[in-house]
Amino acid sequence: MTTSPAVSVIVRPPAAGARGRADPCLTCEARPHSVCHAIDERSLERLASIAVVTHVAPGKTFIVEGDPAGEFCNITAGTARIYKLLADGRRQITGFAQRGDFLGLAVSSTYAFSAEAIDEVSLCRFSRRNLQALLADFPAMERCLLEVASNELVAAQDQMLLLGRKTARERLASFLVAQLQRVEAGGQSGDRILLVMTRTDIADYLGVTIETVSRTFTRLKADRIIALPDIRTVVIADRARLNEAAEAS
Amino acid sequence: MTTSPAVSVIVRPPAAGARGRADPCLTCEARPHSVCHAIDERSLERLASIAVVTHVAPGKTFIVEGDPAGEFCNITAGTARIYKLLADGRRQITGFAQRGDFLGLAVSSTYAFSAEAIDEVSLCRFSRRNLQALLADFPAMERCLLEVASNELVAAQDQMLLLGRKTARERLASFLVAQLQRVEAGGQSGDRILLVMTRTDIADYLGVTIETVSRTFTRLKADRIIALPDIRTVVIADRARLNEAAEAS
DNA sequence: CGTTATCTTGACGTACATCAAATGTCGTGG
DNA sequence: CCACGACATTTGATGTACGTCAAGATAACG
Repeated sequence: MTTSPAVSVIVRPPAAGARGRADPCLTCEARPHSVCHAIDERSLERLASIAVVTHVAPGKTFIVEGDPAGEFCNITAGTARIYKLLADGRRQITGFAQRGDFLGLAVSSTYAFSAEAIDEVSLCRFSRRNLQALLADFPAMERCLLEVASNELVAAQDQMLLLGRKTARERLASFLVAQLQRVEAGGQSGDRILLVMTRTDIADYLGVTIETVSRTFTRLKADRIIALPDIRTVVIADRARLNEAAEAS
Repeated sequence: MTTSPAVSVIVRPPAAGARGRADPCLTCEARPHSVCHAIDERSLERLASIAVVTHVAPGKTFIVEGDPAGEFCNITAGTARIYKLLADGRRQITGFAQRGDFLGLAVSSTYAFSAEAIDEVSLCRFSRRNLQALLADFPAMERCLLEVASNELVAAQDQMLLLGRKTARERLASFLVAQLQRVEAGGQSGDRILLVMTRTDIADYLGVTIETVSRTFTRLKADRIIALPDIRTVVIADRARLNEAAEAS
């Protein structure tokens, strides 16, 4: 339950950055993974002109729930925890945002969640006004956003099933399966996961306590389903039984 | 955990229905509440030509998780439970769809959830092909769908917080507050809620058992926060304390 | 290498689940 | 109108998975 002090970001001025050298959007590594790929290469300059590149240090909060939602942002590197808090400090992490993920879609005038950098995070900010103008000119991007939102909705329903009905063991197994799929979707297959988030993050994502996460890890290890060479890496020793344990429906 | 036998719907042929009398979309009571309002009145005929009006009897399942997702649908009357099942029958209701709600947005080729009529449900079906063509011609409708999806995403995050971190009492109070807001959004204010869903539905929506729902209702009643004149109506006796109990963050 | 944060493990408590039975509700037909 | 059955809901007794509290073990870091 880390309470970050204040937002503290390093902003590279967009105009100066975009004008001086080759279009930054053209060479952006995150573009193929994000909604920006909906814009053709010739129009990328326009995209670059409204994007503000920002870097956030680990542990820093860059979106605060309840603040006026003036900007959207697109993660280009690193991982952020997306979460909501109750008045007494209970925290629910609703997702981990990574390269290509788009934050702040909500129509409401205030953010419905907070976002905090786990490791070093890079992102592009777009003001609501600018983005809306852009969307009007590029319907393909709007369609792409709709697809992204739809997929997130499906993921959210999966997570509701997990939080409402699965046991601690099923929750952790489901989490590991999902992490593994994310690795595989990124090209490199393999049987290992590198966890950027802490046990506390995993606990707050799965709706259990840190002790339960730890004990469940230990039990999966005892059952030879996983191995934990070090704290941050999980080796999947028996994928079939992991899927079983996840109640993959 | 009602397992409905099979889909059984009454379909009114669209062409015949649409041609014979005034454009059904023009007089549709659900239009102002749904994405259909994004289409101007002169173009409604086109909308009507691709919509298939369907009626579903109480208890009948009209969308089955895992089935090929050939159609979208728009609820025009009644209430449906949207849910996911685990292999052993555990159920999580992810939402209650009502007039104006749009189902089946997901990009995937199969439905990610099941939908079952609670009371008599009326809906419009659109084939994926037809709707995509329509969206291409009416970007306003696409924008509207994006807004709807964004709002649902916010609601989903709220529900994750509820399922992951709230106590049974907080869950039920939150549910009642949300139901009350839905009534108020529909124009008529008031201090009473008419529940179309059963206690089992509420339990599966809140991630607890039916016994816990019942006991929690009894306790809220004992605390003079609500009254239950009959099983399906909840009278809010003390709104302030209900909000408190919901941990409205 | 101390210092501090993170993680694991153990002992114990509790909110909610499970099992079981009583009570209430509603439709149906005599 | 009332009796009956089927089902939904409430209530009670008891069990348990997970939470809480507390102490070590490990890893991270200046």
